[in-house]
Amino acid sequence: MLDEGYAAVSTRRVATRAGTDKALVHYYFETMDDLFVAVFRRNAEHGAQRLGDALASPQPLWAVWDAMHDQSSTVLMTEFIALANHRDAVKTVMVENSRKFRRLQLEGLTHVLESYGLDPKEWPPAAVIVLLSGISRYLKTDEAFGVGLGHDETVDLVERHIRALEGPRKRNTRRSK
Amino acid sequence: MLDEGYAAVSTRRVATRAGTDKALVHYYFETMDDLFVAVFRRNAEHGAQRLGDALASPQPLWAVWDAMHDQSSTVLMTEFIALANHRDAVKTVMVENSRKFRRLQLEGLTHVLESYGLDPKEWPPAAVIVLLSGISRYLKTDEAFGVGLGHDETVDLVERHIRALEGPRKRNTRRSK
DNA sequence: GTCTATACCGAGATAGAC
DNA sequence: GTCTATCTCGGTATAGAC
Repeated sequence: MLDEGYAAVSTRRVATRAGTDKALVHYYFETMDDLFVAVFRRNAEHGAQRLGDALASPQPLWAVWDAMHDQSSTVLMTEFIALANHRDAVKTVMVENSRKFRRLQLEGLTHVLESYGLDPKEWPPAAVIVLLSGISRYLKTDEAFGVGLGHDETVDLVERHIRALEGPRKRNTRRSK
Repeated sequence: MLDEGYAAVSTRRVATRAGTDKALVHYYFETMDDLFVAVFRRNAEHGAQRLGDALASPQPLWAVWDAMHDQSSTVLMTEFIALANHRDAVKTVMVENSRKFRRLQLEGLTHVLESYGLDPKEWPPAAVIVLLSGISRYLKTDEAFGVGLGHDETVDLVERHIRALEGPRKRNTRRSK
């Protein structure tokens, strides 16, 4: 999916890469929908785990921002979003997961922003989450294409705001790439 | 592409929808790459036109924001991004276009922001463009899935900033949906 | 320019031997 | 659980008559 897009994923090719036979792919997953859903679920679990760690860190904003930012999951997410356009089973599980994820983010960050004395009228936590997510995904998408115009300026702008609340980023918040 | 994703686009189906034969699709486009590139080009021209109008409007920020925001092109863009993952011809034309588009936006908005007395240290025009683009696309992607958490708060936040610079949105800036 | 016919491939899926 | 064989469909692409 990462290299060639979801359309290149087929029972035959999966079987080859896994070193088994195409019939076995059907044995384990029944349909392709099930396979894609399973891949998504595994990835989503990883993401939720990651989010939990970030929220529990001493610099949650930095950690959440970094978690969004250095994950290669952006490319994969793009594939899944496109995939969900014509596979209802995938769409269903993605919507379900999006809501759960967003709710976790909201619960976690609401307290954090409150403790920083941020005015929720001016910076509603729900909006902060959407801002960070949207910006991060956009930057990553651009980077994947080699278009970096405005990139540095944007990262700088966002991080200036985070720094104002949380102080400079202390390392070890960030995972190795 | 919009309804069922790019993978559902085939010579056979294009021919059927166009009321002709699959052989003719090959006659006009040679390969599928050429077809996708042609579709992208047409869409990109429309987008550039739209951007030009927006920048020339009396409220350029509102106009650009609205242009990004109400276009259905977000879904199509997602498809194209995913498509570019495994079709080099598509990727090439997209990168080329992205740069051109970003450059146009930058030229246009730099003057505008300057005339509003916005400090370019705090709000670099290049960053403003990335912010608006990223947020807009993210919101639209979410909406397409029926996930609207944090949506209202985010739109409100962005539009509050625009309003501070350009005053309330005067209608007729916005095109009909 | 248009249409028919056709070649060839790889997709998803199933049946059944081992 | 694994593998072979096989079915059917729809994909891209081309040759050639009209």
